[in-house]
Amino acid sequence: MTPEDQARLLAQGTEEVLPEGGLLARLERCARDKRPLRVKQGFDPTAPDIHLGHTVGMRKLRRFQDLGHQVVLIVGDFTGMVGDPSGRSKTRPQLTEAEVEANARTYLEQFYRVLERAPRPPRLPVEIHRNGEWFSTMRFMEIMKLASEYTVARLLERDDFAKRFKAGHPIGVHELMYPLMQGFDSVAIRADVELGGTEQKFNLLVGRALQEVRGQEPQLVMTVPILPGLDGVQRMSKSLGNYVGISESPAEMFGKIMSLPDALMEDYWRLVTDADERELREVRAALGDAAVNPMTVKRRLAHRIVLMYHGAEAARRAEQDFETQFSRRETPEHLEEFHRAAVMAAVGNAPRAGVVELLVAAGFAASKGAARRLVAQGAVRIDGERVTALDAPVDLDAVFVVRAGRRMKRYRPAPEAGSGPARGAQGRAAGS
RNA sequence: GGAGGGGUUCCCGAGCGGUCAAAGGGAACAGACUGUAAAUCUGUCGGCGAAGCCUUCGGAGGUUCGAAUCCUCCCCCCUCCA
Repeated sequence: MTPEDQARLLAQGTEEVLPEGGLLARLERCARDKRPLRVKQGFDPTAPDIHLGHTVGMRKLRRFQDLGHQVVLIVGDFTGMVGDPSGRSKTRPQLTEAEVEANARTYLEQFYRVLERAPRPPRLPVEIHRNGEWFSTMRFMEIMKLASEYTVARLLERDDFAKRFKAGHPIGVHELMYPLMQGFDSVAIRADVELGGTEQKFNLLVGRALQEVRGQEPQLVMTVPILPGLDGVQRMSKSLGNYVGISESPAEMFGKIMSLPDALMEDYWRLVTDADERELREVRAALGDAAVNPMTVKRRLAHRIVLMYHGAEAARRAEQDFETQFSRRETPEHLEEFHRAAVMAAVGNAPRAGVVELLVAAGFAASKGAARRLVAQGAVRIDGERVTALDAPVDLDAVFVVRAGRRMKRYRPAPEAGSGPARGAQGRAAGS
């Protein structure tokens, strides 16, 4: 592929590429020198689950990888202990070494759901560094040297620092160091390009400055848009609970996407699916067409995303089950299950297991009080029959479906022989 | 080092001796509407329970018939001065 084509492809869906025109020039030079670009992105191992928001940048990296460039991931184990203050109005808590370590492991596991772990030429395997490699042994004099290569005035240009400074909110000196550290990562790995969300722009630019001071050619800065979360208001983030994790089950993914505000569909199509220009135009046309129910476009979107992470069969099934459960309000074939053991655990000092205990065991209610309220509000159905009495008898030897509002699970006295544990429920937690 | 202001239920935020499980808003959940969209309206929103009981207002003690509210000590946060 010619440098021109590459540049066009790579610039697609980016917010900004700096300096302008730099990408093409750099690609041309690489082609001439027969050397791949070194494309860096750092990840702060704060929360261990990768969600669709992260994939915006990751998918861009993947594109670089597909074009034969060298992807370099920096696991910010060291900077993670400092905590990136970007976009934060407060000082953020520092992580312990053990937390960072555990999170980093989980992160890497998930990187390869988007990037190729063992690619065939001309694609290159991902190069992974932890920035502790260079920071953990750095001597004080070197830190001073680094600190002398940038100025406070320039650091205070950064929006969030400026705001905090003006408002009289504290800014830790270590926070001021953060951009320098991230920039130094670029020096350390001799990055040609650094990729990040738009909120990273400042940090990425610092990298350029530091590289220049150290006699390296400054990296290109490429920012990708920030994915709004399911609430449609804030950025997608695990701690805000408005996210779709890429390790989530097909059913969960599908459902979450379906609850996305309409206004965000286009963003999602553009940023987290592999739809090409032609398809995006189609989607836009459909969304602008009053005769098309936006819901159908959303179903396609949900299908597409599940497809990307779980494959065609799972996507088909997720859509079908969604249709059954939510559109036709019937019971789908595949349902998460719970068993007698869970119910018994919920019984506590109750005289016997009833609806209330059932709801708690199914995870539909956090407490028996909450379960009672659900019943009182008419939200509960067993095998489609509305339950109104708190003391309604429950036959724990039977198999039935419990519904609380839009949530639904199947009760079975014991797990069926031969069937594995519930999908998506196990083992992803970090640090165990 | 000195002076001052704070820490309330998931979040913000009122309360400042009993009527406080604690106003109000947000989030969340449920119901109506619907496309698990948006908007709107309604209800619920510490735990266990029949009444009632138990735990909660940074922590530990104390005063009081009674404390989120008063006192003592401690911890943490913020602002200003140096």
